Parts: sequence; structure tokens; C-alpha cells
Amino acid sequence: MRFGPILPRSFYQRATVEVARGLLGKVLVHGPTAGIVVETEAYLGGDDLASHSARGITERTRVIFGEPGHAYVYLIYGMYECLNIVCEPAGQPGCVLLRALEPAAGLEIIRSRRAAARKPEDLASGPGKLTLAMAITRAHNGVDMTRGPLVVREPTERRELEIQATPRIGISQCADRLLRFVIRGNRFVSGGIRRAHV
DNA sequence: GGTAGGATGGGCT
DNA sequence: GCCCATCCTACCC
Repeated sequence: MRFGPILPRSFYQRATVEVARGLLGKVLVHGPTAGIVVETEAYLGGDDLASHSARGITERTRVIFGEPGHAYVYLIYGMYECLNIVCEPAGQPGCVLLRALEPAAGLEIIRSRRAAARKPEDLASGPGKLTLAMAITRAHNGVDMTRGPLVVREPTERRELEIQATPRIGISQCADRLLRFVIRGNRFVSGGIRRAHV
């Protein structure tokens, strides 16, 4: 499956919320595997204390302040990895967490990476599951996602999509902000379709 | 259908 | 030493 053109750097060099919404329906591609992005979260600069960048530039957060379109991958709970894409012009923090995919290519490979998944909806319905399904690790931290092998492409067939905004999952700071975005009615979102309608 | 608890390690106070 | 942008299993309705 080929899909459309790679999203250019200008796509990411915008306000983080715009990018988080804009990524829904696009296709994350890594080698033979691909999936439609169905759930994202925006992590902003400024007063968003839930963001890793809120404490300023450190060895870990350096990439979030860098050039847009690069991957920020970090270890969570000592076991899982989460993929973000850096947004905003260089120098300004902001990134989008990719939280769930609808598998679109390389389904057998994805299944073999996700033995614990019982249903197709469980293959990449969460940030840790997504990186397992797509074989994304901390080795990808800082890579340029406007050039392969890890990229986001335009879909070949454009679907109508309605975006629902909800609070972000698993945070305590700024828990009231509506910075999680899902494709309404899509059953591949994390927590299943019920949590999509918070 | 649902939830409680444990695994596990890096980052920062 | 404490806090996590999580997932899976076991167990209970």
C-alpha cells in the first residue's frame, strides 16, 4: 500500500492544537506497517503543566524545543514507549502524542508484534500499544519524520471525519483542558468507543 | 461486563 | 525517593 505524499515540515510548523486535529485521518507509516491516526493529544508550551517541556530544556526535552516534524519518543512507566511529533516553529515547545491507530497495512506483522491483543481494536488502541505495533522505540527519538522510514502520509481515500475533543488521559495537571482529539465513532480509539464520548 | 494490582526504570526534586 | 502522557492478567460479577 503506497498512500499519498509525506506530510511536509510546514504541516508541523503550526500551533500544536491545529496539528493534533490535523493528524486525525492521516497515515503513520513505518516500513511495511501503517495505520490511520484516530486519536491524538496536544502537549503545549506556556502554562500547560502536563507537558514534559513545562520544566524547561533538559537532556530529555531538548527535542521538543527543536525543529518541528521530528519524533520525540520517551519511556513511560519503565516499560513502554510513547511517540510524539514536535510542533511549532523551532525554539517553541509543543508536541502531539499519537495515541491510537486503525491498522491499515502489514496487519500480519502488527499481529505478531501484539500477541496479547484479542481483537483488531486492541492492536494499537493506546500510546504504548501503538509503538509496539509499529516497532517504534527510543532509537527513533529525534529522527526527522519528514523523511523516511518513519513518516506520516496523506491517505489515498479521504474519509469524512468528525472530531471530538475530550480531556487528556492519565494526567493530573491541567486535567480539565480539552486537548485529546478522537475521530468520533471510530472503534480503534483507546479505552474503546465509550471513553471517546467523555 | 467490570476493576485492582503489579511490572519496571528513567527523570527530576 | 517519588512520580509518572501504560498495559496486562487475574479475578469478580
